[in-house]
Amino acid sequence: MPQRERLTRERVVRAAVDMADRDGVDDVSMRRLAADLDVVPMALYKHVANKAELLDGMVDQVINEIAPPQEHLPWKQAVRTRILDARQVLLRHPWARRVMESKAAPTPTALGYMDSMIAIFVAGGLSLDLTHHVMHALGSRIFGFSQELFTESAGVQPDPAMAAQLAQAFPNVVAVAQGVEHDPDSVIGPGCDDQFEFEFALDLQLDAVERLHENGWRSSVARAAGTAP
Amino acid sequence: MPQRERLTRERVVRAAVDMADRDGVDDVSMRRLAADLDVVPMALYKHVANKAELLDGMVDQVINEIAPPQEHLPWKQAVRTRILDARQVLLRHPWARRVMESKAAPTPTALGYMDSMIAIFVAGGLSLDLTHHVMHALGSRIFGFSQELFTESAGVQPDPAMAAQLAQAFPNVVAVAQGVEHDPDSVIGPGCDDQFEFEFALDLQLDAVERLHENGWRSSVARAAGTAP
DNA sequence: ACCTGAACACCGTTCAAGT
DNA sequence: ACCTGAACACCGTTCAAGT
Repeated sequence: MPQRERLTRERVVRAAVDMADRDGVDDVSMRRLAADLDVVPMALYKHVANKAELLDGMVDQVINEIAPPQEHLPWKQAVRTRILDARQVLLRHPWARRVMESKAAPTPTALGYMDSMIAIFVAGGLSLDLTHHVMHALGSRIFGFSQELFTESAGVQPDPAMAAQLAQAFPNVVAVAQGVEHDPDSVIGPGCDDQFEFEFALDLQLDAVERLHENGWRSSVARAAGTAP
Repeated sequence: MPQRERLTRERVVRAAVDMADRDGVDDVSMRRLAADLDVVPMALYKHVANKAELLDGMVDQVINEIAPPQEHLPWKQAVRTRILDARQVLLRHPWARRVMESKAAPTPTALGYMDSMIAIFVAGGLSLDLTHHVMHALGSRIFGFSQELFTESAGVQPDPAMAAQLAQAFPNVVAVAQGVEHDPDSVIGPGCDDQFEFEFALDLQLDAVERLHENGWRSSVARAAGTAP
């Protein structure tokens, strides 16, 4: 019989990413993954120490799909472009958000990504102080995650009776949801434009940061310490 | 022997919340919860349909701990105060973030909270259009979640050899992390001030929204449709 | 060095039965 | 109406053994 291809950490992680893309991350178990690779469950443990390390590897693979920053762009445009790139990558691996958000510590790969992001701000002339707070404020958005909860209930049209009940219980939610559909070419609801909402939120933050930078913003801590600008 | 107190949905959910607060949400299983309540696992299924419904109930209980909005405040202050309130509640139940973020649809309780939040913006005179986009932009922040990844590696001091290696591999991360510690009274690192970072990010967004509102901002969709202001 | 088999201590949930 | 017992189809992981 033909000898099976040797297992490697790379092959294990890649198979896990594919499986998560296909079936969702909740269905990725060491046992199912082993079956997928035509191997007994315990064989995987020679290549990843445990399931947590497997998940780390999966996230790292996703982060490595994000293109490196573009050179010679003004900082705001460089950050914007890169985050929108990251968003496209994350849309291909929707499970990655939840996995990253459940991790306590960043992997070296994630740290490297953050490092390259910080580099853009610093190269653009932002102070270390401002850059620090901006990185916190952007948070997981630098990886291209929207910060939204719930995968948008829009799109599913409730029946009329249900709709009336909703409108009575949550008048403001319904009013705001209907407000968007006033686009003349759209029937009642293609739902929200996720790309627009993402860019709106991102630009809101980046424009605000630019304004702080231009005004020479410094945190009160830095001001109290009398650090040089 | 004394008859045990009758099980109710309320009692089941409350015990689950307490257990999650104590041991973390990953350790809340139907079986452990049953043992905690001195009952056989299957007894729980008379009060919650399944584990997903239990988690819904737990999140609802947390949301209900958030105080209702304060009346007679300008919209920005009302929103700010309420979100900071929500943050305090969420700090008591740190597991709630991950549970909410893994849910596809909001419970009626979550919808009610969102509805009351939208009401503040609308009462403050913001257009439905702007309010809609702002709700998306704030995202899970309205529930008091910070959007940060990783529970802040600061606080743990790496040994000198490790520190040197870190500084070489991630110079920008290290520079920015050290930038904050220039507070004269602080030794090398009490870590970041989470409350400050949260308020910084929140104010960055709320101030930006206020500016859009004052400038009569309207989305291009609304402009194209020629909707009345 | 790499893979296997059997086992341990868990899960959520169904079903038929008890009181 | 409410709780129980036994069972099913799963988990991640350890350990000792095979090649």
